Formats: sequence, C-alpha cells, structure tokens
Amino acid sequence: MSTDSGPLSDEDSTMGDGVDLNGHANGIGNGSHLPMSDDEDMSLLQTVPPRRNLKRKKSNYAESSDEDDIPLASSPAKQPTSAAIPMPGAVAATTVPSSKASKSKRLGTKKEESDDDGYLKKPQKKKPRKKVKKEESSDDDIPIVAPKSSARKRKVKPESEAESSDEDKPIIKKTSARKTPAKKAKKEEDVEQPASKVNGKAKAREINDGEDEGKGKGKGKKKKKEEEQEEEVYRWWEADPNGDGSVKWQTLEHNGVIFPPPYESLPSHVKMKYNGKDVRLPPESEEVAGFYGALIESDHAKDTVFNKNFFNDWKEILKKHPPLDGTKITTFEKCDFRPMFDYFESEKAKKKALSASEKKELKKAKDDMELKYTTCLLDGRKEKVGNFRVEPPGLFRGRGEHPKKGSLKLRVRPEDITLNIGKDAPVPIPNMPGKWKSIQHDNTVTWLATWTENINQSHKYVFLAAGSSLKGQSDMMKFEKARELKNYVDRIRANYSGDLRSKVMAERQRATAMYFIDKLALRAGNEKGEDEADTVGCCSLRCEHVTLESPNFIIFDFLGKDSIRYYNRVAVDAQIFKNIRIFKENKEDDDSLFDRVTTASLNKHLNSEMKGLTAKVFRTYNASATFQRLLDESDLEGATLQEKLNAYNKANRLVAILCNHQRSVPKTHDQSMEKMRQKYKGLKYDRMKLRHGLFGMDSKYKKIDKYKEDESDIDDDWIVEYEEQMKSKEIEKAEKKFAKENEKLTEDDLKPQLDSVLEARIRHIEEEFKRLAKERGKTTVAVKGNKTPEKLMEGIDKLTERIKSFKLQMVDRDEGKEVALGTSKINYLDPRITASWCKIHDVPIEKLFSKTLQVKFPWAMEVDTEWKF
DNA sequence: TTGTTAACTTAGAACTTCCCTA
DNA sequence: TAGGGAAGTTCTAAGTTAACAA
Repeated sequence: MSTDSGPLSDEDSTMGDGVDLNGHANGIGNGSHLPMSDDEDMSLLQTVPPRRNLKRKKSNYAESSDEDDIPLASSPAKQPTSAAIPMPGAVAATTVPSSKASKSKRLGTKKEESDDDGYLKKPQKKKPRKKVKKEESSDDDIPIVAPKSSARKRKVKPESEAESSDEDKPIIKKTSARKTPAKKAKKEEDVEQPASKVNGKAKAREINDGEDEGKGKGKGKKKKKEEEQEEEVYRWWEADPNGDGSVKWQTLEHNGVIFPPPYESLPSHVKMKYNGKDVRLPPESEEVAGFYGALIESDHAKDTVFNKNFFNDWKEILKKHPPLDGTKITTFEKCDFRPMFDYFESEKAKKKALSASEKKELKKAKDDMELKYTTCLLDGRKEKVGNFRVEPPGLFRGRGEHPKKGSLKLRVRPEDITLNIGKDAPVPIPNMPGKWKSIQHDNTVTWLATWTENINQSHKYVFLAAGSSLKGQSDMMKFEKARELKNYVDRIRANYSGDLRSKVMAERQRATAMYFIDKLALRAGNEKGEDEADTVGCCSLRCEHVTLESPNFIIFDFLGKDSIRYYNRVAVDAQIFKNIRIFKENKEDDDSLFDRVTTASLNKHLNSEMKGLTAKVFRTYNASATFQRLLDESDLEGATLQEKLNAYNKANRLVAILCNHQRSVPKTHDQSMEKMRQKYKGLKYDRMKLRHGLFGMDSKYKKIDKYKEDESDIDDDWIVEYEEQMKSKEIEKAEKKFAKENEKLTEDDLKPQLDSVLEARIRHIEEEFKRLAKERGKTTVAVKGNKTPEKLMEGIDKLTERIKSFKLQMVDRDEGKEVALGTSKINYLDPRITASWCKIHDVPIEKLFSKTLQVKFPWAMEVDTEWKF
C-alpha cells in the first residue's frame, strides 16, 4: 500500500464484528515472533515509562458511591436547596441549586489529584513505577526518546530532571501567539443582572410577528406563512464576508428558553410498591421514582451501575421527602415500579387512541405555545432557534460503561441559566417563576442561553438551528477548510512518511498517529477522566488496542466515541508495522501506545503544516474526497433512477464504514428481508405468467432472448405454496368486501345480499386457481381478456424493470443494516458533491436529502455540474 | 508551558411521522 | 384504514479545539 493514496480501500481493511483477538495475550511478546530486522538485536530502546491508563479503575465511581454518598451529594456545591425555592409540584426536589460554581467539581478533582506530588493516585497504586532504563541505544532505526517537558495529567510517569533538556523538538516550531479576540474584554463588563432590564412582554413580542397571526384564517394562513418563510431566506453565501468571523452578530433578540411543565402527581391509585405494599410518596420522590418506573422495561434497568446510581440519588431525595406512610425504603430489590410503568403505558395508549383531529388540536396548542421561542432576530433577520426547550429532569443516560449512568439529572430553573442577548434587546421573562442567573451581551459567541448540567458539570447551550445563517456559514467554512487540504495533503503525507523513521521518538510517534488519522480516519482521541466511559481515539490508544499480525497487519480493537467498537484488521506499510512494534515494546497492555503524542501537540504540528489544519479536518477531507472519488468512478451511463440511487448509497456507505458510523441492526431486519424475498419471487411469478401467456399467443416469442429465459429462482414447490397463499388471500378479501357491501346496504336501509352471492364469488376464485394449478409446468397458456402481444410485452418489460430495481433495494438494505448513513451525510460529506451529482445525473435532490437536509444546506444547492470537492 | 474550560461539532438513541401493505 | 416498519426528526451525550488561566 502506498503511503500517499488516501484512506484505505476496503480491500485493505476489514471491519467486522465479534472477532475475539487472542493476540492480546501475546501482544507485546509478538515482537519476538516477528522477523527480526537489523535493529532487533541491538540494545533495547530506552523508553521513559509511558503513560498509564487511569480508566482501568472504571468501576470506582459506582463502588465508592455507596459510602461517599451519591454524586449529588459528593460536591457540596451541588446540594439541592429545595426548601428555599418556591416551585410547583416536585420541581424543588429535582432542581439544581443556582449557587454552585461550575468549576467546583473540577477544582475538587484537581486538588485530590495533586495531593501526591502531582501524580495520580490510582495508577500509581495499580502499578509500580517502571524501572527507567538508560538511553544508550543509537540504533539507526530506533527513535531517541526525547523527554516530555512535563508530566501529563494522565499517565506520564515522572521523568528524571536530567532528561528535561529537550531534544524532542518539532521540525517547525510554531509561534504560539494566539490572538485573544474581542471576546474576553467584552464578557466581563457585559454581565449584568436581569431584573433591572426587564421591560416587558410588549417589546419581546415584536420578535415573533408570526405569533399573533394565530387568530387568522386556517389554510390560507399556513400557506402564507410558508411563503413568507421562503421569502425570508437570507442568502448569506452571496453577501460580503463580514470581518474575521470573530464577531457573530450586531443585534440579537430572542425570547429565551422554554421550561418543561412542572411535575404533576400521579393519580392516587397509582403507587409503587415496596416489599409488596403500596407506598405513598410525596411528589418530590414520586417524580424521581417515575423516571425509573418509565424505564423498567428498557436495557437501562438491567444495568447494575444504572440501578445503583439511580437508587443512591433517589435515596437522597427520599431523605428529604420520605414516604408519607412511614415506609423505610432501603433495598432496591424490594421496590416494584410496575404500577407506575403500567400507568405511563396506559397514558401513552390513551394518547395514541385520540382521534386525528384531537391530536391535531393538541399539537396546535403546543406549537402555539412554543411559537415565540422558535425564532430569534439576528441582525434584524428572523432565524430559527435550535434547542429552545430546556432539557427536562430525568436519569442520566450515559453511553457504554459510563460510571454515572442512572444518576439524577436535576430540573433546570431560570436561576441556572445565563442568557446571551443584544444590548438593546428586551430581556425575556421566563415561563416559570424565577429570575435568570445572568444576562450577557457577547457578540463573539453564537449561543442564546447556557447552563451547567449537574452530573458532569458539562455546559449546555441553546444555539440557532442547523439551517440558520450562523450554522450554515460555519458548515461551509468547515468544508472549504477540508478542500484546502487538497493542496497540502501530498506534502503533508510526504513529511510524515519521512518522519516515520525519525530518530526522535515523539516525531516518529506523531507521524505514525498521523498515518492512522489520515488512512483510517481515526478521531484525535483526547484524554478522558476517570468519571467518564473508557473510550479512546488515535492519540489515546493503549497497547491493548492494537495487535500486530505478521507480516504487515494491525488489528485495531477499541471503543471509540459513544462506546462504539472500532474493529479493523488492516494492512499497513512495513515501517508502520515496525513502529508499532517498537512503541509497544516494554509497555504493558494499559500503557499508552503514543505516550509522546497528545491531541494538542499533534494539532499544533498540523497547524504548522497548514493554517487551521487539525485532526478533524482530515476526517472531513477524507470522507468527502473519498465520496467524490467513488461517485466519479461509478459508471451510470443509461442507469435507471434506482441504480443511480444505489450507486450513491453505496458510496455513502463506504464513507460511513470508513468513519465507523454504526447503528444497531433493526430488530425486524431478518423478518423484513424475508418479506422482501417473497415479494421478489412474487414479481418473478407474475412475469412468468405473462411470458407464458405471450408464448400461448404465438410461439415465435419463445425465440426472443429477453423472454425465453425461465425464472431461475422459483421452483414448483414454491409455486404450489405461493398459489395456495394467494388463493386464501383472495377468498379473505372477497369475504371482507362482501361484508362491507352488506353493511353499506343495511345502512342505506336496503336488503343485504344473500350468502349465495359470496359463495359464487368464492367458487369463481377457486376455479381460477384450479386453472392456475393446471397450468403448472406448462410454458404456453391461454390469456384471458383481449390482451394483445404488445400489451403483454409491455407488461413484461415493466415487471423486469421492477424486479431489477427491487433486487437492488434488497441488496442495499441488507448491506446497510449495520451502517448509519445519516451521520456522514449530515456532518462529513460536502453537500455540494451531492447537489452537483444530482444535476449531472438528473436525480431529484429530495431523493437524497430530506427536507431537513435541504434546509440545512441551501448554500450548497446552486453549484453547477462542474463543481468538484 | 500546560492544564482547564468554553464553545462548538458530531453521534447514536429515542421518539414521531410517513407511507405502504394487507 | 389500521397498523407496522422505515424514514425523518429531536434529543442530548460525547467528542474536538482553541482560548484562557495558573
């Protein structure tokens, strides 16, 4: 494989599932089985002890939480202060106190970590520090280990002071001067308290001119609205670029966010049970019990960590809001949430059973209530807001082995939320009691509201919708940056290919990491904390994640973003193979493979190769470039629409595989494939019947190539079975029709038909199928009605088309059962590739882009057929 | 210089709507 | 014309990155 050919093709790599890699056991020892190169017999590479993996102790959180109390209580700043907050229903119990500083958690962690000379306790405990061997190797092909200048947070072991003179310099030293935009200066001065500024709804209402139209007249109104919206599309991509991009807006008006409704207690007859007995819960603890009750049939409820975290948090709530009947809830296993679950299910069923008009009414009421939050005024233009609904309280559904999954996510109140709004804009009034935490006027950011979530202290933002000008601009810039890489990529590849043999360990590791990012589209792979799921990306790969297989295969097996497994057995260049062997030497499974590379250092280097280049840009570039190449390669001369769509989806699928975008196989996949197979055969049966009819008219047609060939995959047994099924269905249909006709007659006060009518119809069907049975095995049959050979031939040709197209659909569905196409389409494939391709091949864009995607990518729709990524 | 954090993008799961079939 | 499955949409978790702070 060449080093400059872009992402690996599927011949080079395989993505499979469930392959158990025995290689782990001898992963490190593997080296000894490999052909020795001339460097092998030299003295061992002197590596500074590599970083260790913090994650290995992943269960700590859940285990310790028993004694430490639940996460809720682990940080004093997070203690609920429900009593002080007057709120309806159980709101208080699930509410995060406004006082906490978002940093509290991190600071706490930091302190704990630095207790011990700056080293993390756990890894230290887990493994004795490695003996540092002397650097004496001068092997031509083994990189010198240039010491890191400081210990990394995660697992770089302390390096001796002597090592600190750094020979590990990047080829190009980048200036680190980063300009601070106007941002910071603004921020502080702009924060102010909301109350003073609240000048009422009247002004705020100006924002949503659509709102008051509510009383207008039905249909015409809707159409008019749509037209209006269309008119309003701001063609930002045709406007002059404004400045350096750091200022995002001049004026901004919006109505804030919409809070979920307060908790409503369950009807008095719905009670959870404890130890078999009903428990009377106050609303505060009932609400939290309900969060769990709704999930008892889901996989979450089968998860011990989830259950443990939920129960710990719930017990905290119960301490403050104990059962009204004095029940002491201490054992999770004695809790029975089934009555709650059943109630929720019945409510769902009731909702489902509403008539269409009732549903419509409810939806309209909701839409009307939300309308004013759905848009904002950005520089005087109306733009859609994205997630204007505040996340409701619930149980945290962390993915994979997240140690905090199941924890209680508290209700967010106005006091938690900072709004970002134009200086002269009216401050909106929250739709629940309370005052905003603060108001700021920072026009260098795009968010309208933010708050800090209580479980991981992560920041939540309200942004504009995907179709807004701000998001569109940023999207277009992303793809333009990726396209720019085209002009640099050859040089970059040449550079890293050279560095694969660098004498400096850091450079060699970096080059190897770049190779993976470039060829395999791996993510950068930041460090992760102990209180997160153990997932990795390129820079954070550990030795256990890569296995060498002679002569030149590397097997990757790790959990990536969202704990999705990345499994790939891939052929690599000899030098890569050798490097990985060297990087793994003297390390243990849970040591970092690239112990001298961080995402920051890697990106710094990338930026020196091309301004603005990061690991992420490579992923976008490779996805789009691959997609363009695959589309260009497919020969669609004379292809049908379905064939074109299939070619497109195939290219899309290959990119999705490259990016490892997976989905779980739909539960009904096998069943639906079987149905499709039956339908496919049915179509072939129909065509066979037409052919035989044609031959019955004139045997000369038997000589025409396209008609003479028999349907290969339908045999006699199948035909018997199929005809039987058809007969039953026909009879059933006739019975239903008969019943319906009679019903109608009765309604109209007419006499219903006699049963003999139905009997006659059934007899007719049976005779028809008897005739078919007689025809079995014959290739010439009589045709009913006044069909001409031309009509029959036309019918056969149409069926042939349908069969072909249907077959393609089947293949498409089966091949795509584990691959999520949407993620790459939404995020990685330059939409202009699709727009241009559609024009070239005369494919309507709506066949490939849903309405949402068309709204997201208006800027891409006008490219011409010459445009290439 | 390095760790932390704010701000943003990317991601699969969960939910809703649409459309086809029986 | 319901109901079942696929497609589309929403939700929010989980990444990346660069500015900021120590």
